[in-house]
Amino acid sequence: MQGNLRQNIEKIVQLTDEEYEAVQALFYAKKMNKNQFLIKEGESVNDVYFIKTGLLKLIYTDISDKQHIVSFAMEDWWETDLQAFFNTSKATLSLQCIEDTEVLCLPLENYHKMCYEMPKLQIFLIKMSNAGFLASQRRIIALLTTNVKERFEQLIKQYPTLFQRVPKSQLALYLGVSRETLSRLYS
Amino acid sequence: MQGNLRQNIEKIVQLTDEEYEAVQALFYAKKMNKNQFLIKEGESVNDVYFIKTGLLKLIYTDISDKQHIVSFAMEDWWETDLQAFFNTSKATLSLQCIEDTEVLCLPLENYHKMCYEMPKLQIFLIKMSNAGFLASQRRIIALLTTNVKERFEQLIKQYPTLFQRVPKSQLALYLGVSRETLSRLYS
DNA sequence: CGCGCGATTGAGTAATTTCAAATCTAGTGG
DNA sequence: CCACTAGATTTGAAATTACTCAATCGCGCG
Repeated sequence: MQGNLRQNIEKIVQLTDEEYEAVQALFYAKKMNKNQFLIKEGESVNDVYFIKTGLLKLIYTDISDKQHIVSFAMEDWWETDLQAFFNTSKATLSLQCIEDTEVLCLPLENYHKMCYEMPKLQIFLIKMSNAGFLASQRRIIALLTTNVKERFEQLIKQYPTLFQRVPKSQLALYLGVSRETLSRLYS
Repeated sequence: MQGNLRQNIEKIVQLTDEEYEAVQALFYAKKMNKNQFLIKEGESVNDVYFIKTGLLKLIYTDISDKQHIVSFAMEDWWETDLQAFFNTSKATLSLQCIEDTEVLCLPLENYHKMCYEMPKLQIFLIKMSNAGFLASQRRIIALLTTNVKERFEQLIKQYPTLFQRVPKSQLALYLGVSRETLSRLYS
């Protein structure tokens, strides 16, 4: 499986070849190895990333230095530290590769070009934001309403490959429980 | 304090009087009393709501009939069941007035008009979605990383009036704890 | 083989829930 | 002014759940 930018956009808006060329020109490619950081807390965030291959985690590190996983990001996903990206401020989150990863990077100036000069892409950006908003809202509801066991089953059902690709201790960081508790739950 | 649509939009994009007239024409007004529902679970969701005055809660009711508060919505806020609104499907959430409330309603067709025919408003919609997305992400991080006491203090600091306007038991439903636990915490 | 990483298990402790009862508060009607 | 009520809040105590810390297990790899 592999993320395809054109297909990803054309789920929302159809593009002519010329239009797609213009869009594609706004991105540059980057290859990262396992464990490398695409975004580091405290540094600036220049791009929003479209993931072609690989797997990443978006991490928040709390005051007592504990890590928490805000989200996983896999093929065909968009990810960045939105807050820092839009405000050109320093990252409060980190984005680290769990596997070797290839991404397409969209710098802020080019995001603005899409946003201000390419009408079709505006529609796409609105829908993309709404999709992200919705996903976050579902996650909040899940955190408020279901216990860890259900959240775990839900996660595995939604992204079966995660179970293979990510150590369980990391899944625990996403679910908001200790790895020991998670381990005791699925038996 | 009162929500003003024009000011709210002009935080993001400046409008001429004519432009604002065109925008305003897309909304219709509605007045609701305390405890009435703007959105009911299972019914269709026709509008996104801009709140002029009043206070509402966006509720999710779980299988065991327990209520959870996804968000509060107050003056100058936008709120709806996004999922149901965009997909013209039945609501999974309810939106209920905590106080008497006046809203401006934007039906889906008019949302689409803004989205497809009014370039300036597109920018606004993108930013609005991103803001919602960001707020949700911060909430997720808060749920993952901080204990109830901190979340409570954070909430009161961010929205001091909530403490006056909403029963504590409802704040507990937002924070994801029982009202008894919340009660024991702030002494 | 032995190392290192991840996963599991055990035991004690801390936090939260639940259910029940008591208390407080604002509004109502006599 | 007082009694009464409904709703909200607080308190108590037992039961549950999850956490921490430490020890052990399992497995792939050089």
